[in-house]
Amino acid sequence: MSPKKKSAPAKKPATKKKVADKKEALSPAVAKQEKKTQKSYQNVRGMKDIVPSQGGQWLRMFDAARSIAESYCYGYVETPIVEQAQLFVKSLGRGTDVVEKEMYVFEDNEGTKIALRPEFTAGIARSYISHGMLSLPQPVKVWTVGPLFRHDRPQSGRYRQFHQFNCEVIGERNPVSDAELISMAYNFLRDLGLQAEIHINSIGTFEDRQNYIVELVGYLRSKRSYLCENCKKRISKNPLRVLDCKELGCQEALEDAPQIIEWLSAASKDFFMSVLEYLDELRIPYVLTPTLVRGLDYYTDTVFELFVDGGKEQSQSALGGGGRYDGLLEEIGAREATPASGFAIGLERVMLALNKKEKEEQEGSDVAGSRHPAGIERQFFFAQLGEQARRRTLALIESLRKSGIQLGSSLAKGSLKAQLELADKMKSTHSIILGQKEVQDGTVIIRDMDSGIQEIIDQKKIEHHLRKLMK
RNA sequence: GUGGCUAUGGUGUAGUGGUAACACAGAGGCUUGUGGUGCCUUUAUCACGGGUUCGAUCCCCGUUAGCCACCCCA
Repeated sequence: MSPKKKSAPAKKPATKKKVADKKEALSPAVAKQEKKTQKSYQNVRGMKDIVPSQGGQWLRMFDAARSIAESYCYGYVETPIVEQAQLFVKSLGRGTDVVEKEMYVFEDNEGTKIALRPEFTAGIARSYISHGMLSLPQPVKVWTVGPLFRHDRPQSGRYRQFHQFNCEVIGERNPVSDAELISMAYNFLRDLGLQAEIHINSIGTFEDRQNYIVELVGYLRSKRSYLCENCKKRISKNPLRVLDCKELGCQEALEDAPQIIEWLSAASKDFFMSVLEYLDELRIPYVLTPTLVRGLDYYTDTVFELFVDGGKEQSQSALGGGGRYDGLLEEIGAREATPASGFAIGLERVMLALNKKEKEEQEGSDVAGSRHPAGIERQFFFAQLGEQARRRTLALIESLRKSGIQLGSSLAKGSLKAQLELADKMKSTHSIILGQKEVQDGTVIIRDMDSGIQEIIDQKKIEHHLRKLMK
């Protein structure tokens, strides 16, 4: 556990004589091995542990995701964490940052190029095709949750392994799907207590976009001298990105820039208007954001992102996003055109927003109730005293658990004091105490932790009694 | 990938060129039959490696990690 303690590279021989002696007694091989274990390991860069104190909240997000998805009748799927690297190259686009610099790619023993999934959509689309889901009643609506990997430079809200809640509707081109997905994302956050702001835009079909880009590049060239260095480079590399540059100069230069909406085909324009109308119908507030473009090549028509706290001022403040990808399935091998739409929400970012909100609320009220450090709370605690009582307790707890009553306990502890201390930390309202005397009598003491009032009841009536207290 | 800042026990902090203080948390005990409020003991060679120095936790360099901004995104 704490190898540090034994680390004594004899830098200060005078004070470390004892340790040095002990060291000499060890054979060189053993000493070497010990030295190896001295250094403690740290987690791989950008990878985070979930520790018990966060575990409850983490699971609550999963529960919220599940109940949202199930209430909209989405089926749960899981795809492998690894896929052929080529799948992502094809679907996300060769030039995108995600593929170009952030993907974990390696060769397996057979020399196949494998990638750790940087996002869900491609894998789910592949799964849809591999399993012939196009012969299922359309559309196929699925959801999933799990880890994704991107080799980015870590910072707040950005990790190399992160988790998303993801929903997809495959096999339907209808604005109502897009609206439904947006409302799911919105309601998911609302269920967790977060008010989301939805930024929405349409980037049309591939052709619409190509035409627009030509026009935009022309415009940007004419304003080139007003743009920041970064944007000058972006003109050729990724012109759409210039639109949401934060530099004031660039924003001013963009005032008369052509807007993508004006370049949409009639079909795309109608489609987008319908999405917005459905959102109005659902009473979901949104912000039209003509500058919103997304980083992956597969998007068509509707694109959206979700923010909390008034939006974009902060970096990494997008909790999630999504959009329509009508071309993707065909691109990766579907026999016929298979339109689809989906969204993903970053769970670490939701966590961040949740914690931030909690902090703000606590500042106001300062009733910051201390939580059990390991995040475990139980209404009832079973304390025992003496070996006989311990054995009896083992059996009693087991039968109570089987009947659905969960109890805190610490069978390893000897003193009653220590056990009641724990009961207190677990915020138990009642403790059940079993000592030698009670073992003889076949009874048990129930202690009310607030008032200190205790009553003696028959062991057979514990379950009945606890159930009464649960109300 | 680029730039800036930081690095002291489990956590949050103090401090000094002569090997570290405080609070909280943890473990054990005072009391093998009673917690939420007492007391005691215990838990760190000051991230790692190298240099300067009689001597470094403190100064310098490197590494690693964290944070922030850019890039990008969830």
